[in-house]
Amino acid sequence: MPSNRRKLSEGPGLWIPERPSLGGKQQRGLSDDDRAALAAIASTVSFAKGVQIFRARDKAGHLYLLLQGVVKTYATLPDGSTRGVGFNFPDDLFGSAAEERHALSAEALVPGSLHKIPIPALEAVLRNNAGLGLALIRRLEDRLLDQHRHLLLLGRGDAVGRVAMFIALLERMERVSRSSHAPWLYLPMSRSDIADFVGLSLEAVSRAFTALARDGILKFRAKRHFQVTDRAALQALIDNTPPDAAKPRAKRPRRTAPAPAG
Amino acid sequence: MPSNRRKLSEGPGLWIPERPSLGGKQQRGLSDDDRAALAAIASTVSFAKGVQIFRARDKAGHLYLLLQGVVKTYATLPDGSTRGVGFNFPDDLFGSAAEERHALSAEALVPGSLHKIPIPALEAVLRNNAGLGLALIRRLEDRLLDQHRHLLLLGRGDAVGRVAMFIALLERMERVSRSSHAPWLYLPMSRSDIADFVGLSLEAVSRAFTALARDGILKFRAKRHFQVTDRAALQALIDNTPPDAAKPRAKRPRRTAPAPAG
DNA sequence: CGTATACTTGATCAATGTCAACAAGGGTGG
DNA sequence: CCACCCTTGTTGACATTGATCAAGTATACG
Repeated sequence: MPSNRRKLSEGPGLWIPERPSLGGKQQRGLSDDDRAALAAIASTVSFAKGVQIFRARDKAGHLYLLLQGVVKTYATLPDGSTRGVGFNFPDDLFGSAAEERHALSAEALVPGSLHKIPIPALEAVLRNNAGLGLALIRRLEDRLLDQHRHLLLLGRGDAVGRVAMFIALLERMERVSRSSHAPWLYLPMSRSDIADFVGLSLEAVSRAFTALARDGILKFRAKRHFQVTDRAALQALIDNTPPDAAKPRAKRPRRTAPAPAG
Repeated sequence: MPSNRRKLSEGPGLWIPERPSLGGKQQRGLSDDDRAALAAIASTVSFAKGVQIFRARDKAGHLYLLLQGVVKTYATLPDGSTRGVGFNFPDDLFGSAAEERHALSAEALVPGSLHKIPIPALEAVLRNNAGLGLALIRRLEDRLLDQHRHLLLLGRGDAVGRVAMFIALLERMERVSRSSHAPWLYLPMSRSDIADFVGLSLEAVSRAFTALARDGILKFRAKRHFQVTDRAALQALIDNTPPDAAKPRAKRPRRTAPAPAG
């Protein structure tokens, strides 16, 4: 029984609660002190595009703090295919702090650099720096929230809905990494990477982008450069809200086959 | 450019690396000391079946350590539908330690009890107990791994594959919670709960169970009581391995499923 | 024992995966 | 600087699968 509950109004469509910047502390990322503490025991590494930072099953032993660039983490399935698990932007922390071996592989999508933090040294620091421990716990919870969003994204059955959510997710990530609200967004990953992440075929992703552009929600300047031109419509897709009377410009994302010869 | 397509044989089909019990420490869960430290500042609460432990958007403030019973956590979408995010078994820790408000809701599937740990007290303890902090970090990473598995599960396009993975996941959870290898498994959640979790309609879940039983992979004693009768076949489904000239039924996987829409 | 709930089974339809070309872009080398 | 080529991305057609609507059956609980 689909009890059509009324929309829980609260801001522009919820999703996972945006982090309310607890207590006015640092919005995101580590404090300067914490960052310094980590840098003190870390080595800095630069990497080129396409480089593997680490591979699943390699013994772990390090935590990684991304300084520049974009790194994707992914799992390799028994049949050889891969599933994108996360995209990391500057200031993101990835790798296992506690596990024996890496559960995922990490690959650079664009050139960049990172801090490589040895776990033993980290543990030593943690014993005398409870604050850093709390900071790490917070970062882990942040990542957990990211995964929740990813989970919800994958829960969507329709391709455009997934891609719409992905766009929102990407915007959030880019925005927090470099706190700019530039209109143009860049996709550092290929359609295939996106497909892996959102659980669709790359063709479906391509079609979804095309549809979003056709409906005036996105505008592409190049294959990987675009901007959101109708944020309300995008949010409606994310919220899975049918174009109610509330919407002035009604774009019907589905149900109308574009060039469907079917 | 990865030239995949070749099965990376290694053990009985991988998935996410099973935690290799690092250094011989406690296999899972907190040490007795850590548990005691938490119990000292916690209040104990019993709950009936169906009770809401907390709801999304409620202000957080507590961490929960499950003592008995099973608790599911889920997110409520703007349209009112829900998505299962996790099932918690005894010894699992849930709730937010750092967030201002709960991102999820939690509901008891069967009667049980839990420790309710106030965050402020927890932080106070953490400042003098770095070991506990490390333990919590490990638990968080455990949860992160659970989410990876869930992510991979949702990546599967075919219903039986998803359900097969769910079974494996459930077995793992039950097994670690009460370290028994009893042949019969109990499903503490409804088909609807499962559907929510695996991202399928409850009918699809029902059909998948029927199919698994028909193929002799599962055997049901009751709607919610069953045992795995052909573990190899189950693993083959999970690994997405084509039936090696033995199975009459052909299983062709897809990528993703269609969905609600409206 | 009876009713509400949970679960199963059936039929139809829309959506995506897959296979297959094709177009566009970026980079390399002459 | 231009031609060429390989990779990336787009578009098309069809088959398969699960969502949906709709009954029907078993189970739990009072």
